[in-house]
Amino acid sequence: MRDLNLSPPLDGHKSAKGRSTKSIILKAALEIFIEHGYGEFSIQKVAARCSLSRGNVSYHYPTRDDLLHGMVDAVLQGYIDDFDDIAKDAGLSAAEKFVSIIDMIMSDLGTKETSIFFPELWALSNHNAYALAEMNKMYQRARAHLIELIGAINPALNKTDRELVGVFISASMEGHTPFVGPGKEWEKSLPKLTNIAAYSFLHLAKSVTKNDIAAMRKGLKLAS
Amino acid sequence: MRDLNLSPPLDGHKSAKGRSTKSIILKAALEIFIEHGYGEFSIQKVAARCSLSRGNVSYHYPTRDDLLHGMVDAVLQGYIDDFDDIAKDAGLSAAEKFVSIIDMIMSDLGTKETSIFFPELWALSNHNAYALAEMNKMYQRARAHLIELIGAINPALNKTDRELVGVFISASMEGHTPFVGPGKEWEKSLPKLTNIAAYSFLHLAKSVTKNDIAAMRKGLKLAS
Amino acid sequence: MRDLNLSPPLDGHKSAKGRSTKSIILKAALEIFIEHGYGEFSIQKVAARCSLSRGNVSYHYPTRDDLLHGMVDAVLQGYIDDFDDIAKDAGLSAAEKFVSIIDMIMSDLGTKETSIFFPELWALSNHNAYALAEMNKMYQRARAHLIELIGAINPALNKTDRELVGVFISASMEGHTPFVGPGKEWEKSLPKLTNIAAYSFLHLAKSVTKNDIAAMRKGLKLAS
Amino acid sequence: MRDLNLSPPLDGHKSAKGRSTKSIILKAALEIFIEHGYGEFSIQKVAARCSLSRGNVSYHYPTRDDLLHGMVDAVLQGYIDDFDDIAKDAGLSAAEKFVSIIDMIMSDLGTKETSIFFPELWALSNHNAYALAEMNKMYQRARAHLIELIGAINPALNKTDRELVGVFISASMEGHTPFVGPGKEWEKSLPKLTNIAAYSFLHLAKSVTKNDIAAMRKGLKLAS
DNA sequence: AATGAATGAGCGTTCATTCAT
DNA sequence: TATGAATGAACGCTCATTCAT
Repeated sequence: MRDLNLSPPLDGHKSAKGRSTKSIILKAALEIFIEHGYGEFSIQKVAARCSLSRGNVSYHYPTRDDLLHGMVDAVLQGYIDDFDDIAKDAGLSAAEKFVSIIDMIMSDLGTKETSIFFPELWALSNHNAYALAEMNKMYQRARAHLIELIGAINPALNKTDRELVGVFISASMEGHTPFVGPGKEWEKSLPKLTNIAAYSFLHLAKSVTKNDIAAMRKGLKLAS
Repeated sequence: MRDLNLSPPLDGHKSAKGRSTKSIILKAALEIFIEHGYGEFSIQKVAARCSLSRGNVSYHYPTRDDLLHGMVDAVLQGYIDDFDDIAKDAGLSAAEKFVSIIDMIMSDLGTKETSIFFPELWALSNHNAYALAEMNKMYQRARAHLIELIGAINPALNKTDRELVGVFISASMEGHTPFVGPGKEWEKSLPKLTNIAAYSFLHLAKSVTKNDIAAMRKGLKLAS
Repeated sequence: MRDLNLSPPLDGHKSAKGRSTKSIILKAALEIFIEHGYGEFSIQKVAARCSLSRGNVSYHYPTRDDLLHGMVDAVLQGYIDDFDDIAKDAGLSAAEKFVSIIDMIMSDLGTKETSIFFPELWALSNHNAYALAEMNKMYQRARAHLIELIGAINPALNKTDRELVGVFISASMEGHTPFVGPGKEWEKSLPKLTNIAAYSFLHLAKSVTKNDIAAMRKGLKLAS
Repeated sequence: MRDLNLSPPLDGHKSAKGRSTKSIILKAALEIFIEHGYGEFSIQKVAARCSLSRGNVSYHYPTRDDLLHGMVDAVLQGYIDDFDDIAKDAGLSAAEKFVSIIDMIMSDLGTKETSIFFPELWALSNHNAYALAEMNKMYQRARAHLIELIGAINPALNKTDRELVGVFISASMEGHTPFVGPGKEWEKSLPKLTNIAAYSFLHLAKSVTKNDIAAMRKGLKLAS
């Protein structure tokens, strides 16, 4: 998992002491969220984890949702920062950058934090509008770079098709999360799955032009 | 989402009355799980939903986990039943069956129940060993048919590689869940994403043989 | 203060055990309300007072308001019962019954419970619609008998004027509450104030006809 | 409701800034007290209402009771000031002044602030010695003028009887508070109730002499 | 098989108060 | 004079669980 980006909670807050307390709370909040899941995510557990009083945690994050949102923001902002860094890598071809993003994302899925955090986030997004909005924002940023590179790899694709292919590739990678994390059934196979992903997605990005996506199935050779 | 298979809870119970009460409870439990998520899944809400007393729900499912497990079992067993039905479709080529499974799974992702249930299940599986085991069992069954068909489509693949490709395809489809459910950002694009999936996964199944997966990256043409 | 009428909470509830627990809770609730006032009226204090668990009190009265309303109902219903009893006293003239109600109400003001309960109720009624409605209902019943007797004493009064005189007399008596309770400044003067009330209100009931209330001030002799 | 008299909190404080801050706080405190009642009267709500920090409010009024008492003082002192003004009205007969006080008090009962503040004060006085003392002080001043005028209207009354009649009249008027405020059941009837009060209380003041209060009931004509 | 009663724990939240700055 | 930080207590409420009937 990426490092937390704690700059948002720093903004708009007064003393250095308050800022440092807030970042301590957010780190503890993430730990509790990872360890216990959203269902048992509580202000009390977070306070105990960072040895602060419940009152103080409530002072900085008045409601449970405030705390949850602050933590989710910090995590997702960390990812957004990383995506932007990748785009800056110079001297690489579009296909190389494309594969490099795939490597980065797939390898991240193998970390404990990521393999727990994101399924919780997806579940949360079904019942929490704020989490949904932040999740969408992050994935849009994550796809933006993929989509740009797909355009470079396959200039014939129009914008809509580039987007669709980007969504397909991004979602497909995310789908591995519940299966390749530490202790999961396919943990050991993550490198090979990453190879398959690189191969399959690169082929898709290069070849998809030849077929109009809407009519794609007609071109499939299904003969037995 | 598939229909619940309520047969397991029927087993081992005496009267028809008890059996029907259990199935009423499980249906209500699924509704609450879908509506509120695991975090607010409670015996009380389930009892209220099906107009039974808390005591009675506790009588049939003594603990919260018993109820949760019963409900998860019923849902996942419903999926397993469906997978087995597909395999029976005669007169279709392997590739046609393969695409038909892809269609079935992808279209199911568009239902409200599925788009909520499975992310909750993935999150749950990180903190609940029972849910993890049941989830693995179900996905194994789901992949079994895919893997068999991959073998038929591409007989050159050894068992390990067939499995890996099957995991990749299955996981990739699951990954669309948080993005294509009702009200989600890419809800409308589900048909096109399904086309891309059919095209991409069929190509993968056919072509992956030519490359040894472990060394697959060397064959990638990454020149700019 | 009148005895509690606990029949309403008895209705609609299941076991004898539950009924007796409810009445124990209501008695304790009234004691806490009297001792601490609404501002410090809490489920916890009530539970402690009657040696029940907080959980059990919450079981019978799920919310603080439910408990408050149950207690207020029981108290006010006790008053309504008493008013109805008075009306049944046979063999008394209208004026005698009228004075007897005044005596009853004024003497009740001298009890500790009444002198605390009603000011709390008045305060409550400004912020709690339920309390307001119950209070109005009780005072309507209290006035009903007064108004009937005023009509008997002074048949020339029309309905509106009888009502107004009834409201004036009832409100005037209530106004003594904060001043004549135990420990209050005019506690010792309650008998004399009751005499004044009987004298003044009886004169009002008899004489008010002669003046149209709307034009009453013109008849006042204000010369110095 | 009368205007606040904020002079007491001005005393004993150093800078003009501190004085103005205190008066801002007291105004906000009264607003919160009126809107929410004593039960939900809190330093936090007062601070939020006047956009000051909790710390600052606590600086000026270290405890919740300090703030409450400061606010009660300011309100009651405002009433005392008004009563003294009335007494100064020259050129009026005693009976005219008497009726004018009745008018003033009764019309004040029709304001939102008064109809809420005083029931809260009465309730408070049962559990708060300071509020009781301040309330008594205010009512003594309110009655003082009434009692003086009763003596002028009816010189035959001795001091004790004048006081009793004054208490009766004052308490009777206060008793209308819960019934004639804005939104209350008899709001519209306040003018007529005021007429009845003027008529009834003036008659009482004039005629009470003829009967010894202690033996007053014997003179009542109760025949049917 | 079903229900109501009861308990005790945990949680989110509000709050009065204290303190350092 | 003013403010933010911090604490600890209390409260309303929900809940899982147990038990007697």
